[in-house]
Amino acid sequence: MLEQIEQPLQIVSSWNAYQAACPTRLMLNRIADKWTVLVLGLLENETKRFSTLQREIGGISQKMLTQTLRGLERDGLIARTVYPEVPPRVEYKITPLGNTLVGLLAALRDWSETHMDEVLQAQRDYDQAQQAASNPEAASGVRVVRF
Amino acid sequence: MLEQIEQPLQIVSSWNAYQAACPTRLMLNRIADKWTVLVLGLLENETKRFSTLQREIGGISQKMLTQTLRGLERDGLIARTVYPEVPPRVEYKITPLGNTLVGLLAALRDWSETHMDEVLQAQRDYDQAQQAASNPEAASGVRVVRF
DNA sequence: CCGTATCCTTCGTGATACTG
DNA sequence: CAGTATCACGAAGGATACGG
Repeated sequence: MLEQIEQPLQIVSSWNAYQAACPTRLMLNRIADKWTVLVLGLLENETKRFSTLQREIGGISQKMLTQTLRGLERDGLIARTVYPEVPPRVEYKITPLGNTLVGLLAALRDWSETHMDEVLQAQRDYDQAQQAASNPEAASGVRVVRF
Repeated sequence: MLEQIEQPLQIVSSWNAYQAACPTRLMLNRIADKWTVLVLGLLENETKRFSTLQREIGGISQKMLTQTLRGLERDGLIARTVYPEVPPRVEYKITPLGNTLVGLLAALRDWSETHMDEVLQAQRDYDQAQQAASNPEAASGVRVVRF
């Protein structure tokens, strides 16, 4: 049952994303893609159709959705099934490999949504500090005291 | 001690990354940036200098490192300290907010490094299937049987 | 040493139109 | 319905040179 497939003399390589040429860099690129995060999130629990995905992801173009789905399929993270009907129906579902990743991406999405306020505040502070630095007392005669 | 700072009548907004205009989209963009993942990873445990970061991240240009660091600083994820010495010394360290994120990013890096082999294999399979589909029996007289 | 400024090339992205 | 093809544009990214 679990008979091992003969391995073609594999070099046991330990990947390292800090190496410029490491393929994990490409992987990070895909994982880190905003559309990837959103698409995999929707497929986490259920199989979905192309049009459904496009409807549920605000602002994604047909081209980018196709491109993202193709990439994910190629990487083995999702599976694409075509039903030979008229009109055609195509369904996408997550693979076991994809399932090992989807939790991490959900965590990223959650982090973004949870900490968005803090980040927005930090941005305001930063921009204000920049403004003050380049324009010491321009805005008004009021001295801004930070503490 | 834990006296609350007066909140400016904040609307309790629940962010949703599936909305096109949601700021969390921007957050995902930054988080999901390959350089962000690598930079924050290096700053997880220790304060580092600009030149050290550049040396440790293979293939990053000065421009992109600067850009990434600025963005992270603006988002409140890292802090930048300039020591008024000659020659100048600048150190970057992670903030408490950044600390809440760095674990997730480490998990992403780990996932990439752990599952790289499976992904590469999936890519080979996909490419081969594509090749076979577009070129049914061209490569040789041998019929390829998949199962 | 730590940047900023500039140029230049490449890539991603959206809009549009067309096909099985 | 679910794509593919093409074009056109701006942003991303690298290389180089210069500045505090």
